[in-house]
Amino acid sequence: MKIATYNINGINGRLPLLLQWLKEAKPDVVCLQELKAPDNRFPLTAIQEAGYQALWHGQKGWNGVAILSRKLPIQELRRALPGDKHDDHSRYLEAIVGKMVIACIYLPNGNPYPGVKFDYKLKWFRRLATHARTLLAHEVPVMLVGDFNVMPTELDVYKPEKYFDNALFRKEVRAAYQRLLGQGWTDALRHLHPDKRIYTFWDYLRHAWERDAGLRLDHFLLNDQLAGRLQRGGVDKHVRGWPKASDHAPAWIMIK
DNA sequence: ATGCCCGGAGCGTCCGGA
Repeated sequence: MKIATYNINGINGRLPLLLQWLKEAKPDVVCLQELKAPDNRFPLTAIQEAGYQALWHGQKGWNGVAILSRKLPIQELRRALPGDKHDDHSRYLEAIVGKMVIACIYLPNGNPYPGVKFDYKLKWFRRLATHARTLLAHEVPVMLVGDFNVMPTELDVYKPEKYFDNALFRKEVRAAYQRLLGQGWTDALRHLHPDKRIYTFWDYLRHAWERDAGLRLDHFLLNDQLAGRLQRGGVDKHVRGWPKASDHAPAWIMIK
């Protein structure tokens, strides 16, 4: 089974490109982030015509997450991360897909550092860690998938020294990510490719794509039951080079 | 220190992104 994650950066502006990639990559399940569309502007008909069911949680203007599935039914578990009933950002969607629990995640960016946005990011991370623990306790196959807005190590940044005070790479954020892994999650792409430079994002600014000035921000965290079934994984890097591309590229893993 | 590029909202020019 092929599972992918893609920060689409505007699902309506990017719809032809998304459909092209779905046709080419044929993922069984897809987690999307940054729909940038309210619920009533989700392009369900086009997605269905491409052969997918969908569950989504949108928001006007920004954020928004979705889970697509070709064959396996999607059963919603929750559409908000517990722990702050005043948090109205659409950044979390959790569902049973087949026999797995999949959490689609769009973790806050947190820039600029320092500031209230950075504090919100750390708080969101703490809420995620608390909830992730309860997911592990269920002893079913679980994966946390999406745009974590964290480069976990220096290997995940084209030029680490430029990012030490950036909210994507601040030591507090990397520590939060490592603490999460320490609960018993496997970073699938890093596990498969321990020494490889893997990027999933190239900024629109300063010709980042042409310079290969990339960041690894999009991750698959697998519990032990799924880690043992991991076969392959990668990034559909060429999609970042398509006209009108998102600044992220799709990433994927294969589970047996 | 700033702009560099984008989508969205909505119609001039911000905001948010990373």
